[in-house]
Amino acid sequence: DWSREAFTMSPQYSRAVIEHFVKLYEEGLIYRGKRLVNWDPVLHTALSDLEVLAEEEKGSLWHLRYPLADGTGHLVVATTRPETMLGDTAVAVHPQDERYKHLIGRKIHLPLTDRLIPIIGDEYVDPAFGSGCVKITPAHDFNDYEIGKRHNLPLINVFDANAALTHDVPEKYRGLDRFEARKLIVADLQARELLEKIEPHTLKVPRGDRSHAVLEPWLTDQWYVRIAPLAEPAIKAVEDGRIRFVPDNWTKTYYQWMHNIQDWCISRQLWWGHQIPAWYDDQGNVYVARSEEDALAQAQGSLNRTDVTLTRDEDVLDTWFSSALWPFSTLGWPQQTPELKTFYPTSVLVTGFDIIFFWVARMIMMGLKFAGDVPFREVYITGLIRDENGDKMSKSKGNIIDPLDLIDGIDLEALVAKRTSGMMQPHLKSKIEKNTRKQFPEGIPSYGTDALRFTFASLATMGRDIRFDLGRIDGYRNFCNKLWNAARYVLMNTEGQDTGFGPGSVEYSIPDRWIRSRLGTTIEQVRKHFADYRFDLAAQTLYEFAWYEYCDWYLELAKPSLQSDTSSDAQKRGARRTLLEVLEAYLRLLHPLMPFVTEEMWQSVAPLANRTGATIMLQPYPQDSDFPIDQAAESAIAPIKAAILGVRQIRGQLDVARSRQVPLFVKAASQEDWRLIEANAPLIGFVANVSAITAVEDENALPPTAMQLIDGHAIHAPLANLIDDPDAELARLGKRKAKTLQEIAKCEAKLGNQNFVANAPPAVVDQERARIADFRSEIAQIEEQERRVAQLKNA
RNA sequence: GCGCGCGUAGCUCAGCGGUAGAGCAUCACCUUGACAUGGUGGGGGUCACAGGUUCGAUCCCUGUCGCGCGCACCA
Repeated sequence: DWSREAFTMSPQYSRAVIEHFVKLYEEGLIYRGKRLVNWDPVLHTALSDLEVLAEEEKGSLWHLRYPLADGTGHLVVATTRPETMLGDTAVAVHPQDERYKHLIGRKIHLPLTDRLIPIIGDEYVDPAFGSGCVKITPAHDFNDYEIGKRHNLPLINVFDANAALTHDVPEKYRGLDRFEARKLIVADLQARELLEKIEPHTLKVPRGDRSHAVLEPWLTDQWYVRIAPLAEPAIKAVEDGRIRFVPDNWTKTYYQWMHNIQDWCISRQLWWGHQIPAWYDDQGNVYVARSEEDALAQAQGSLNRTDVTLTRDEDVLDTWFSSALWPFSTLGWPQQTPELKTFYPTSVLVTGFDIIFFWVARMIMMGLKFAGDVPFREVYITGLIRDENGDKMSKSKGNIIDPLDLIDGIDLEALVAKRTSGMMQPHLKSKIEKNTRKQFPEGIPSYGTDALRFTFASLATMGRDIRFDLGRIDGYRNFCNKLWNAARYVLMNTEGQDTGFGPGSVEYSIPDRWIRSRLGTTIEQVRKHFADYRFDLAAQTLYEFAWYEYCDWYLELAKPSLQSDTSSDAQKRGARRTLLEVLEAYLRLLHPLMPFVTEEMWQSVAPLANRTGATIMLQPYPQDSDFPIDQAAESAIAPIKAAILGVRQIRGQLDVARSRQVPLFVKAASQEDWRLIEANAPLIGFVANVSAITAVEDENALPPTAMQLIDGHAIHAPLANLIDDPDAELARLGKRKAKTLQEIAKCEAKLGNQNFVANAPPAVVDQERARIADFRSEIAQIEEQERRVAQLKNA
């Protein structure tokens, strides 16, 4: 609904954000505090835990000697970050560690400084790791910070906002970048013989998800959301089933995060975003208010004077803070609008798993808090579309495929230019260019929107990422074309004709009734697949009906009625009406997955199918009750298809052109089947290019033929009409015989197993017996045929 | 360490306690009057491996190997 487009920075939305912030603050759920945060020294902002990427990288473990203050020796501490040692305020050992416990309470002389720091005992220390001694830097490490709090250690901040060293370090190191400082400190320690050894070590390095810079735990004032009270009802909502994840396995992921959730740092030192509604007076007191006037009034009241000057907090809010309100603030919240009443909660949220924490969980928490209900009933989690190697698409990897380029196509040079411009890491340019040229030597052809959409639907398996493959979209582009041609054909045969909606009588043939029945089943299945969020199965069902039933069979089977001189007007009307009605309903059924082509075709087809409307988009979705199952027609079509298939297979396997007309001899599986074949002989003759169809009484009386067995029917075509060389037919028969013998062997093995016969359900055993009987009679027929063809050869 | 998922045809993927499937690719034939972006037919798979349950396992269970992801992490 484009009339409801919303923008998170609009004044209306901003008001909602401020209201939200103030309310949480007033309830004590937002607080400001000086704490360690993940600091991005490049972007100069704090980040939430979720924005931190921990990547495994190769580094070193430096073993440093820290001399005891009394000169009786030293302790060895291991660190991955030697430059932080200038901020150490203790060395910790495990309180039960026999090697060190007598040292607890003594002092260490911190190298390169003139400071003495205590040796403390703390359970956090793992005696088995390294030397069992840990340097403690409370201002620059999250674990050390907690230990520092437990032991009342001072916090010495040795880094500034750029992660360069501050004035709180010896003069020599001041102003140095952290990595420069590392080199110098290690060298200085080595010079003093305080470096025991350096070991290679892989460690997880925290990096910012935007800048990719190595983050620094840094002590600053930030705003936080006290999250546990909000998380609890949000967990319950999923436990109760008021919200359901599809597929269900994401529920666990959600719980795991929600149960271990930490307070959310929401302030950012960026210039873009909603500014935090907090003001400070000249003494640093904070006033949170909906407006500056309110804040001023608060300040005046609290300070008991009027000449107060306030300064607004310059920080802005984490973008996800405002996004968390999306489901209700877009509907006018905090006003109780009619929209809010009507549309909240929504039925389903469709999104990627990568923002379950960032967004989904927070919408649930805030929705429950402020809108009084869950924001949505179901969360459908899609897979991620990855590149051909299974890698996540990203600008820096240069492996992004823009959907627009698949729709419109793009030539190689333009694609290379697109992938290598505006790069944050220009040194990757030549590699990206090379890969792109290799993968898309011809660029990308234009596939169109419908093919792309249908492809993604067909790949949308539950809970699985999609590895992008041009081959699939190629096939579905062809499908669009197939449909287009089918529609063209239908129009050709119906425009300007009596399509059976008028007074003239209408007679439906077996193919007409059959395709209607099949459409009914297809509608039922597609509806079910959509209800189950199985877009892949819906797409497959739609594809198979259109191609394998409507186009491959029905359009062919309807040709005699439409084109022959012998069919009645009523039969012609029946065929035309069926062509139209089935296509029209099918277009509506397909429309959600292929919107443009279906609309275009529907505009022409619908009026002929006696249906009016401005657009297919506003038409009802097909009901299976519109096309009831016709079991009689479905049974009747089987022998007809078998006969046609038999001829096709003989032709295909003997490499015989369709243009060579052949007579047919059929030994049907039953009297009733023969009756159907005979009654539809003109139809079969037309579709399979067969001259005449005769029932076989005595197979020995036939001329030498090629034979195909289908569903118990033996379909014979005289060899003289097909080929000169009977060996080809003998080879064919031999192959079929070998296959059948294999199946017989399998059945025999099964039925020979007493346990199978005794324990398997009777229906399964019976089925197996029936199969083996069928196979045996097949063998008999094949061998008979082999004899006859061999005679021809000997003659 | 905890959690989730994946290993099925050359490639991308469905499937499932009882006859192994699709698209693309491949091979042969077919210039049929909707469509060669098409038609018909064919070839191709010890369903990762090993145990277990079962009359029967690609499917269920356990373990192993390989791959991916999320969370938490030892300085």
